[in-house]
Amino acid sequence: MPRQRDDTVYEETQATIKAIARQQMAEDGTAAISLRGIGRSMDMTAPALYRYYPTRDDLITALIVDGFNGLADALEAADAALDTQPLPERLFGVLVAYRQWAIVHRVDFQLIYGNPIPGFAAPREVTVPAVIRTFVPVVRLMEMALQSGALVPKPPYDAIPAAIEQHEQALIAEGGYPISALAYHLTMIGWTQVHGIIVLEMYEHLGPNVGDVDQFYEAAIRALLTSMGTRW
Amino acid sequence: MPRQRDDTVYEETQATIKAIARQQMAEDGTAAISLRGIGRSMDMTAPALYRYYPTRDDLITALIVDGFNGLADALEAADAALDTQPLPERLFGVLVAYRQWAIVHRVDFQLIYGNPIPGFAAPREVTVPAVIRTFVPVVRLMEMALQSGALVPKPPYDAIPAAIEQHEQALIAEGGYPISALAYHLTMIGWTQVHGIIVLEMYEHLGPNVGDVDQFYEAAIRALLTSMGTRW
DNA sequence: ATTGTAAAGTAAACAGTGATTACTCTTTGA
DNA sequence: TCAAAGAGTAATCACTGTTTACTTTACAAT
Repeated sequence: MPRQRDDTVYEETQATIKAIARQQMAEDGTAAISLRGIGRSMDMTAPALYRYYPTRDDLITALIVDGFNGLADALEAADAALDTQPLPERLFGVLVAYRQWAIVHRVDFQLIYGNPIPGFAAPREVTVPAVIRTFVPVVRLMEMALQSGALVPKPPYDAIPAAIEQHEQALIAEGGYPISALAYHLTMIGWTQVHGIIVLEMYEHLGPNVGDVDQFYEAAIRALLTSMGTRW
Repeated sequence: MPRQRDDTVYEETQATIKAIARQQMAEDGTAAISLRGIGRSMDMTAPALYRYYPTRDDLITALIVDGFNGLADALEAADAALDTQPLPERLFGVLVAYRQWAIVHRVDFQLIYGNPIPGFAAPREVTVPAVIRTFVPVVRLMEMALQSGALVPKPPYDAIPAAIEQHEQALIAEGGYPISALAYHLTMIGWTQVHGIIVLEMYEHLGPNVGDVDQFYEAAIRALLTSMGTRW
């Protein structure tokens, strides 16, 4: 609607709105995003915000996209920071960074991977590519480990059910990634394991059962990578 | 407050309220529980519901407790139904039942393991024991498998980090369960894996990536059990 | 310098929400 | 028979997202 003389102040206002929304979430949970509350915090009335986001769901969608990108950035940064390490440790380190980001950015993680709002669900055409970006660093390291012999797939992790391999292969071809189906598949398994621990931890279900979640996480991930055939 | 002459009609009304709340959730998601809406559906005004649940959060807590018990019941039923099967298949079958319940009772699962409402979190003193009940069947089968030799723990799944073993051992002693720390620990790992797949599937993140989630789940669980040392 | 136009913001209102209070029936046990 | 307690209601408070109609502000071109 706007976009004429001063684009930057418009975008700055959008950024301010998102920042305050994030702050509200951090204080009172993902569902606490309130347009009227945001308005109050920046000396504006609620309807004025509609000049910047046509609806509350659009604001939330914007926050979700930011969240995915933040996670992807963190993983890429961890990957880059560990580039002198041997491949298995690098892969492990990126997975540790994954959980680290989730814990530090608690509500963002809940927002992007949880059940943020009433009937609201972010449009898949925006989330699916965003999700893919978050495990590109992982799947790439996995592929490198496979090719370099740092990971020699060991039964039962040396095979993929036919129907799934076909689907994964199609996705890889579609995206044009230089990746084997096995690297992709092992990443999916690792991803689900990582995610399960983080989610249970986040909602206070895991801590009471294992005590030190840090140690549990690292042990579980190392065990999984080992059982896949990682040579440390 | 009540509890005098006619307890049963009081409890029936409570049950009706919960049933309608569940129906509302099923239609419009976990956050769609509205006291006024429930009232409308049963020809009552909203304030009248406060005779049965002092606050909306108490109603939700009751629904959560029901949810945990429903899941636990389903697992116990699956366990019982499979009692002629060999132990590994029985364990596998119970884990399949876990996901089955989650998919059939979508919103109940989201309610008990997710982030149901604004700042709301069910009191831990009620959820923790309920959670424990849900994995009693699993941990028992795990112990039986270990003792019978159907599961011979294989590295790296034959050891537990010291601090965690200590915590788990204390929990076991506290509850007085006839269970080894290893059985408990392997259950925790399996639980987190199961949970990760279900949660990602539930919010439409996994399906697009692997296609047939049924197959992915069964393959992943079989692979995990195998790598732990299961003899099928 | 003035004017016209579009962007930015506001006030008021609508239809909801959970929760509380004060009140009225209705049933029942002594 | 009648007081007491249970069950329910109407009215109200303080919120929410959203829409509409209106006003202010600021800039660009005449």
